[in-house]
Amino acid sequence: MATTPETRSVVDVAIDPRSGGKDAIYTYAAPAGMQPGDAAIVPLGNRKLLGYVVRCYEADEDHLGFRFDQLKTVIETVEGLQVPPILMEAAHFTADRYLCPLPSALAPVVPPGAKDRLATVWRPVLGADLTGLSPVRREVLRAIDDAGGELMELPVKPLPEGTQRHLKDLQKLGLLTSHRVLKPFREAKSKEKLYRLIADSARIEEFLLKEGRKKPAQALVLITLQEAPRTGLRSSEIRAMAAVTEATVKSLVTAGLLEVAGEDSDPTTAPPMPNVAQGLAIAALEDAVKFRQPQGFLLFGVTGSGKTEVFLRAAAEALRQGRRVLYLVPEITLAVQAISQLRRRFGATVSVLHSEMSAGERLTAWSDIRDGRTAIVLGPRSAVFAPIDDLGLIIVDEEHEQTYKQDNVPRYHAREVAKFLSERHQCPYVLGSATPSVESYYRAETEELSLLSLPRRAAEAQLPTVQICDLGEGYRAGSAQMFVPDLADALQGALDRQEQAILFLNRRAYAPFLMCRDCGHQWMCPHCSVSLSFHRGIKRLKCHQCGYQESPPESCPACSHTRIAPFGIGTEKVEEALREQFPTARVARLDRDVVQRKGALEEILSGFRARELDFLVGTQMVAKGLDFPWVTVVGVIAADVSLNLPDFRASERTFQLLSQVSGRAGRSTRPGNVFIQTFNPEHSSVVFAKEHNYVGFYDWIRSERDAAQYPPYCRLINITVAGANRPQVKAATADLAQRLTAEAVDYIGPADCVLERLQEKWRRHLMIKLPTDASLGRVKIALNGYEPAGVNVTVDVDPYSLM
DNA sequence: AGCACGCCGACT
DNA sequence: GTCGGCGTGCTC
Repeated sequence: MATTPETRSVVDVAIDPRSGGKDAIYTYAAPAGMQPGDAAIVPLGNRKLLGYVVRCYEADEDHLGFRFDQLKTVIETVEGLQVPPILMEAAHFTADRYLCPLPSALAPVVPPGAKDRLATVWRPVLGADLTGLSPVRREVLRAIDDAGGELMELPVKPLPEGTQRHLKDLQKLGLLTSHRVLKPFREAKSKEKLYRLIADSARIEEFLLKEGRKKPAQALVLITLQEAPRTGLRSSEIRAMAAVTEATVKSLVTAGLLEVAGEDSDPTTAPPMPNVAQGLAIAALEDAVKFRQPQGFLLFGVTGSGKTEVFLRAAAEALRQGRRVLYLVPEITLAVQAISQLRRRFGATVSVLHSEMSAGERLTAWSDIRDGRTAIVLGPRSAVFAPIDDLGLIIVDEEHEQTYKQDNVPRYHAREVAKFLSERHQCPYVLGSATPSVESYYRAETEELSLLSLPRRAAEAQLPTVQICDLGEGYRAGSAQMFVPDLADALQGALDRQEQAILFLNRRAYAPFLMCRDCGHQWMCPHCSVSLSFHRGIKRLKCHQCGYQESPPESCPACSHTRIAPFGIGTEKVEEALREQFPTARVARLDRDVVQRKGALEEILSGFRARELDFLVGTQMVAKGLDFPWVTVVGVIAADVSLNLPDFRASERTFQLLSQVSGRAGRSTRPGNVFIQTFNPEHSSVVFAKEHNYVGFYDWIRSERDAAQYPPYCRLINITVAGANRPQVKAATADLAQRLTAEAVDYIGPADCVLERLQEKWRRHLMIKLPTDASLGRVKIALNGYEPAGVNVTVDVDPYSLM
């Protein structure tokens, strides 16, 4: 007679990977009625930790793999702390899709900072025998009684160690009990004040011209808010958008330049009438929202073509259906206009998630969203995991931006999570861009996405004239200069007309390396396999990978000669060239080095905006952000810097960058002129950017990717091994190669990484190429449980950085 | 976080 | 041959 083995109901609990270890999922006996997503306090070793239930099931000892008497029980669930079901599914999706442990995938999904709000409450046991107790311990008990019978200890504010010792001892003696509670978060501050710029624009201009020079941070807030006219914004939102501190906002309120605004949306500004193309796009999106179609759209339109208005109309439709909207942006500082328009049209139901929020604010916002107190959530990549339970529309603005891909575990792409959510919520998602990612345009071409096109800019400004300048000519003639004659003339012209120019170079420092002219010795970083950049202003050699610094040498360590010279160009050298060639010009530089100095960013941006500066030279930082209406000339010093990166996306990035930088010229009525200096004047990235021809560029790059079998024609998984011991690293990649071969997975490599050494670690990698429709199953099996000692293995699915 | 376990050097 | 140093891994 066969006996059925005894089963018990158990739950799998994923513990915070930081406190529990990497694959920290443990099984516990569960009280009845637990659900996936429930927060639970569980015993682990001698600790009590917060975790989340990921699975509830019945199991016998065989299934568990250990005996029931080893099974511990969930201590308690935390009231009011649950992750909604769809988000739990999103975590499973992320773990599967990006090959990472479930606890790691859970991290962006769970309520932020709940761990730090879990308090320990100590209560004396009533009627306990206190005989023989030391005076100190009696005193502790008495103090708890005096404090109202309980003592609460927050992890952010731990009690002194001595007190803790006594509390634990008293608990061991059975005189105290302790349990964990979620310290109730403060009432949602629905009454939080909203501020807006005063209506008196003359007074603002006056401030910008006079006091603004000495108060650059305040000036920057004003300039930023000029893009959000008459919109009521929370103080923390203003801080996030302008990257300033609370003191700055307060001063502006005191100075009477910011005023308190009402809670409600502003009905005085009627939404603009859509043009024909916008109308078609709006109608398509409204239908998809109305009929709950989990359809993806690509809204393709240049800057100023009115994409935001289309998003807003579609969002309004979702709200009319009683559903909610998720609006993703690459960066809050670049979303000032979107935030402003959302607030003006939809009022306080718009919740902006941003980096300036405190831990408490984050948790409050999280529960506000989960409990349905907000209708629209706008935020960066991580906002894709906001606990919205009935989505009607997902917007991914500037979908080509790399910031949507997280560069640490879980290495998800917000666009792909958005697509997953669209299916689970039965709602459309729309990707917006002027220069769509190759992947997205390909999906539109293959009709996985519906293409919605907005033609060229609405009314006002026209596209800038772009001129390609062959740097090879100057070199061949032996007269190489920083600025080709045409660009130099244009710069002089701008100066003469009191207009402004932006010079762009994607490389900071004075020169990327230093070399001995006699023996060719180069100065390298002792920790990384890169040359040290020469920073002339501060007279240092710096490693741009790890931050290592040293003093520039007097003589060559190899040949002891002293003919040491900087080679190549960086922003510092461009700045120097500008000052030399245009002695009357007021020049500033904007890059990570400059911005390190507190207040420098504010000073430069507000100074440039106030036209106290003529030329601004910088890295990516000058390519985006604030609008500078007096900029009529843009010079790209060398398009080749990004073109020559050893990465299959280099062409795509260069095209996007050139398109974006070009857009900085001639924003208003003055025509813009863009000069792209390059050694590759025939390169498609450059030529199509000049013509503002995205589709032409796409056709070209699509065929390139097809020929070389890169995405979107395959899927990539980059596996990197890093470790201090080079043979170990080599052995690990060899092991991985063997494991992949055993599972019949194709790969390229193993090979040393481009950054073969980084911060003392040797790095090697393997690149898996999969057919687009292949599952990751075999890869998963090959990698399963492979954790070689002494090295780090990183798995990056759909990688964006291959260095 | 704490505890067991284990692998090398100094000692009864 | 044993004691104990702490370095590594496990905790359902």
